[in-house]
Amino acid sequence: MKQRVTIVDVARDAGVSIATVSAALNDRPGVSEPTRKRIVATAKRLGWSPSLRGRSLSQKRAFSVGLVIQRNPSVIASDPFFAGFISGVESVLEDGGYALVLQVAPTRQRTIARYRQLAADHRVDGVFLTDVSIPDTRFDLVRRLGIPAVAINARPGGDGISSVRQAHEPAIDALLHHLVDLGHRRIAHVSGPKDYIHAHDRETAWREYLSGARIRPGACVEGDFSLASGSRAAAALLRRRPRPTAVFCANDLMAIGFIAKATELGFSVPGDVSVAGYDGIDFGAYARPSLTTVTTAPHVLGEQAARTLLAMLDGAPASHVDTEPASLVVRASTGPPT
Amino acid sequence: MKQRVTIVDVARDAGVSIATVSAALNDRPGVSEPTRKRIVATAKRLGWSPSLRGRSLSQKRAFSVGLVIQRNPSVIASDPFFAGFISGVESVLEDGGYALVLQVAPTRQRTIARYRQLAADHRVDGVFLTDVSIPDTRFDLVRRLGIPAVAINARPGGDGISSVRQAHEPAIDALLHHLVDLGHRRIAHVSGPKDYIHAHDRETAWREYLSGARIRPGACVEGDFSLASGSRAAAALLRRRPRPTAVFCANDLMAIGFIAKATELGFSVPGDVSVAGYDGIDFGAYARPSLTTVTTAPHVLGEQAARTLLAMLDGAPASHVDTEPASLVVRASTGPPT
DNA sequence: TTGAAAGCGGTACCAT
DNA sequence: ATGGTACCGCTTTCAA
Repeated sequence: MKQRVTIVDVARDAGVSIATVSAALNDRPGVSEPTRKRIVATAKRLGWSPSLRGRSLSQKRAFSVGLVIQRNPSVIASDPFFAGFISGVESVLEDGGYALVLQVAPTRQRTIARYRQLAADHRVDGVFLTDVSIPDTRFDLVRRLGIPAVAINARPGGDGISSVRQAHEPAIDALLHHLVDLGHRRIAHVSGPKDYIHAHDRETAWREYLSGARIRPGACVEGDFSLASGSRAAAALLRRRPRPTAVFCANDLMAIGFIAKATELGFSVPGDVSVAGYDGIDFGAYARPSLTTVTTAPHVLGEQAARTLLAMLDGAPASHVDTEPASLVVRASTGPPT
Repeated sequence: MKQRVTIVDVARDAGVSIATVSAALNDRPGVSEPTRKRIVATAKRLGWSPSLRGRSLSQKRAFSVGLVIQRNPSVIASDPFFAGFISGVESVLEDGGYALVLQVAPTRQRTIARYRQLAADHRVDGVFLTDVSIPDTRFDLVRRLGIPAVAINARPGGDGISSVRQAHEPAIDALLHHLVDLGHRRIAHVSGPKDYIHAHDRETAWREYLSGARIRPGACVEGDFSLASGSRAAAALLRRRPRPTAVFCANDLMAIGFIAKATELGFSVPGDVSVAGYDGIDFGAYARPSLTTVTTAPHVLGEQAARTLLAMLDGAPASHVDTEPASLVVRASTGPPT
């Protein structure tokens, strides 16, 4: 880790001042073409690349953005959202010369603390806010700290905070329509933690679609997005009388956990109970029965979020962008009630 | 993002020089207790926290470490290793005041390029090397660049490069012993890409155990660690004559893909063919049949890797640490041959 | 068009 | 025990 060649070396070698070198290599006007060429050549010959540190200090920019994942360690391992989201973010950051600082926090409180620290250190120029809750204190926090932020799958409207969202309603409507079409009338829901905005949104979509179709929403039990909580939900729901004939789970993990438990209890899926998930994770296609679900595109969401954030760092005002809505994928875990 | 209070403000307010403030707040000797207390108090009152940027420049340290994940975007989403590994890394870095810079690259070439850029920018003080291949040019690269590095699940021995490893042999031996014990004699293997060291290691462990047990190793087909490649392997292996009665897959994803395809082709698992995986991902417990596998501990590996790297940054020489070996978990996907 | 010099916010050496 | 000051590597006025 030995930094040798600096702007001073280049300047000396090219016989100009460091100011000229700086201007030349940042394509700023005021440098004659011959001089610029000469400088670029020597810089290249000397193998010089500008020090991010020096630049950071003088420009008061970190050239990186932050993401704090708030997730229980036991859930995070199987949650495929972040891998896709991050690779999307990364693909855009790379081209912009920015880097992603990733942190993991187990609780909401610790999450806040990490954002606060990121800000205090000036380690990042902007942040992503995922797993938005209601209310979410991070909004006020970043606003107060004056840090550009992009919220994912949150409602637009926070002033100064951008958002990127993939609509869930059309696909959830299509899913419920599919179930009703098959003849289901007792359709239960396994929700995520209710203070998460996306959990809340999915539940609301479920409830409203059914109300609109003049069907009384079935039971709703709260899970935590984990496989295990899906299993617990199955145990709870399948002992109810009358038993639901179909269940919409707020994510695929819970749906798979649900199916595993249902099968274990002697119920057949979809014979005795149809099960659908949300997310469209790869495993869904390999589960038995394969999972009817709603496919989402975390990678695209990540790309858009990164683009939006970089734009804000360049001075663009907060904005809201909608990506292509999620869509229904019908597989083998849903069928007519018997 | 307005940085206001600097060390100068604190110095002025406390009526001392900035040198004294710096010394006081870094617990360096040469500051009288009363002065130190006064300084700490004013710093706190003014809400001062040292600028990472200023410190970075003068200390020539980035206070962050890097990890470039090299993975095909389609595989990364379902691969649970990194989530666990990263959360382990992060938990240690947090306490050390370090941050993790995470990058994602689709190919080996791009991976190298990203490491090179991280070094050129001096964006990180050290790096993790995962998914080590044979040969792996990154070893020479980081050595040449003089960047402290920790390789994960690689063989010890690279001078100047530490390694952290969770032994696979005992568990793979136990797994094969389990299969042989059940009566299996035709035991096939679905490997990962053979140029990956861990893929190679697992295959070797399989081959050597069987040789040692005087059993001829069965067929070995190469996969890419994805669900889909597990399915392809099933199609290929199950049409062989004589058919293998058991299959050891180099990771759980392929094992699950294998089972899905086998079932689809009309084979029963473990009736017609026993299937075992490697990794111990959560899904294994929820698959039908539940998956016999080898559990690993990515989180622990991450913690150890981070500790080792931080130690190197503090001047410790390269070292090698072994974590608790992986261990066998017998579930329902393996049984006696029929 | 080019250069000198003042920051940016710290650390650390050397006097005092 | 303190303070003065020269860096660290770059950007950015302002003069020449």
